[in-house]
Amino acid sequence: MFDDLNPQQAAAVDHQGSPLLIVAGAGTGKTRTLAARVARILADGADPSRILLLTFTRRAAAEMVARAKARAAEESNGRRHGDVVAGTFHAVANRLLRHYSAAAGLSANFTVLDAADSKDLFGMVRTAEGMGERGKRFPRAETVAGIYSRLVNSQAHLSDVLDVDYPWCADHAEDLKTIFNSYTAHKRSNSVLDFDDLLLFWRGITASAVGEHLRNDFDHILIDEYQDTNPIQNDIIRGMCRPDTDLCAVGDDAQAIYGFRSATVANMWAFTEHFPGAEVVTLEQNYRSTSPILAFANRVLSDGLPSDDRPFVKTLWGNKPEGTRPTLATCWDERAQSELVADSILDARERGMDLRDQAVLFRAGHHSEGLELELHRRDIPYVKYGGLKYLETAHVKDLMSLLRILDNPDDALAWHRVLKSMEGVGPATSRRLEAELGIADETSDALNHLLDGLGRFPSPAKTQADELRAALSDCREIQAPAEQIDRLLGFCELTFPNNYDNPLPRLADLGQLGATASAYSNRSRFLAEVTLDPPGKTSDLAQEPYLDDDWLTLSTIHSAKGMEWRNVYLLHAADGNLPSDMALGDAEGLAEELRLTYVALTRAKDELTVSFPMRFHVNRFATDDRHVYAQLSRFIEVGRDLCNEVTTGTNEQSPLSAPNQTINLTHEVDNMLAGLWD
DNA sequence: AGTAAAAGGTTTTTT
DNA sequence: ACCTTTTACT
Repeated sequence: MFDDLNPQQAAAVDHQGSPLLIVAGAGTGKTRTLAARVARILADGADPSRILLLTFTRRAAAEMVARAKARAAEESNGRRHGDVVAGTFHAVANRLLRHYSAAAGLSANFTVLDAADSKDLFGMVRTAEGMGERGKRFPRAETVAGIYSRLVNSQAHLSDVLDVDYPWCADHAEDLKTIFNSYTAHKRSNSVLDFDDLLLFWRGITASAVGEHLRNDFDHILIDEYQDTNPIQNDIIRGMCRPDTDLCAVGDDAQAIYGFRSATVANMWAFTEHFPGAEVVTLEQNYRSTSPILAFANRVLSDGLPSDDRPFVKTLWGNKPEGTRPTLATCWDERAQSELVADSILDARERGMDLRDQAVLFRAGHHSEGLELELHRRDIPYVKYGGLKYLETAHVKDLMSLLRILDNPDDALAWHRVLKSMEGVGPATSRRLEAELGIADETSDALNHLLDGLGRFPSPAKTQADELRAALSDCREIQAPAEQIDRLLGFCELTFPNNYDNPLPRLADLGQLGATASAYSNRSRFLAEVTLDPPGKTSDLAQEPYLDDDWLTLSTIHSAKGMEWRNVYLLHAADGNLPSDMALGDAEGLAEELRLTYVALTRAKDELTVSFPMRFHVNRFATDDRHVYAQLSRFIEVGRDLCNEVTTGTNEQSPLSAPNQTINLTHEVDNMLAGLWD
């Protein structure tokens, strides 16, 4: 059944009797090994529902379960397989908490806030608390949410977080405390949990009187990407294990890239202390990349992170000796870079490499903007991962809020958004209406109150209020979420014209949400799952006729983790972007940028192109033509001799290059103008 | 009083 | 390009 595994992989699959840590370098068949291990456990007769598989993305979970099932099916004479409990920490927390809600003191129909929702809630609380005196600028809601999440995940005190990570917000410490208190109170009275709460409550259960009950739910626990777990997740794992629980963690300390979320490789390094008697297996044979690519990636890593700093040293060796050296492209400016990459992509396609075999990676979401323009110009279809999420677009949130009201009438944030979308209703009127409807009052049902005619709406909003009542009322008679969405669109049609310049494409775009919803018969599940596993790409409000065709992948490096392509491009490999100049402050920040670079390089199987523009805009929002001159990333520089170099684009290429003489026409023009009225 | 429109700033990465 | 603050208007 496992003939195709190498000896180390086979050892990792077969090991039993004590906890196991698999140290798996990039491309060493980690997914295959983990899936084979699950299959082996199933083949040994385990009940699938007693296996817990924690992964970093839901996609990874689905892929592993599918592989494990396929493998196990070969031997499992008709035994049932299918209900392995698999997903991200957050998705699993959501499921467990619905089950254990009573013990946790939560309402069973709690709503999950995604990052954008929680940002909005911070914004709402902030205005409610009347922060920001005249003249003083208060940190943006997003920043407040960032401080909060950092605080929770690192379990550090506010003053330390401000000192270390947000020094420019230190003046507002007192106001932040007020906001955090109020934020927490709102979440509790509204029966909503944010992402961090999901983990906190899960951990809370493991440490409580019902912890033993929860621990007895699973006999086998497998965790992927262990290097990217944070202290809370680490507590959860330890809290989920009985002495005899079969625990298996997989990770690569050279690929730890979530420090900003308080993840720490310390969890991995301390595995054998946390779980005495644990076995460690190391996978070093790389099946993914050609030797020239591997040599380059190894050089970049070992030069930047000396091996004394890495307890689990691995030198990857490959079995694909043939291959071209990586290309290092020095481009004049961003436009030249976009053209070079688009040219190469098309060229590779001519040579028989489908677009789906190719990917473009970059450090920050906006680094692909120039390339996206070029791709549009050439009609190259692509999907972008890691940018703005479909779910975070304003109009989608409008519709989701309506559904959330139906699902949880205490959800004041959803009410607030819906009410404010109506004409003549701003924050103050919305708050008055919320009070009149008794939202989040222990004893009353706001939805009933609205349908009973409570709530004095300002006169411009009369029609909209009537439609809101009618739509919500109708939805209570409808079961299917997709049909409810259909009915709620009527209300959107009335409000969108006030709120958006271009309402029609937005309305049309909501059809996609309806299509997603039609796969669900239960609204609560739809809402929770869609926030925990949002449809990845930016929909761009445009049609997507290509998607079952062939398309290119654009992705942030973070979102590319665990994936691989035959042909990979890394954009903007210039100092300041990679490493990001915001990470230059401390050694750990810099080390993380290096690992990020390493992750990017090791995604490539056959071909790798690293490019950087020498000249790019000073800042991202620049409206002028001010530029800055960049140098090749210090991380790439050390492997320069392992690359083939090309240079592209020159100053002269620009058809609008400025002449050297300086003249001044302003007087002439102004005098002419003045002549028109003097 | 409170909403709508216009001006002014802006630290990546994600579940 | 988006979010926050300021000002202008009902």
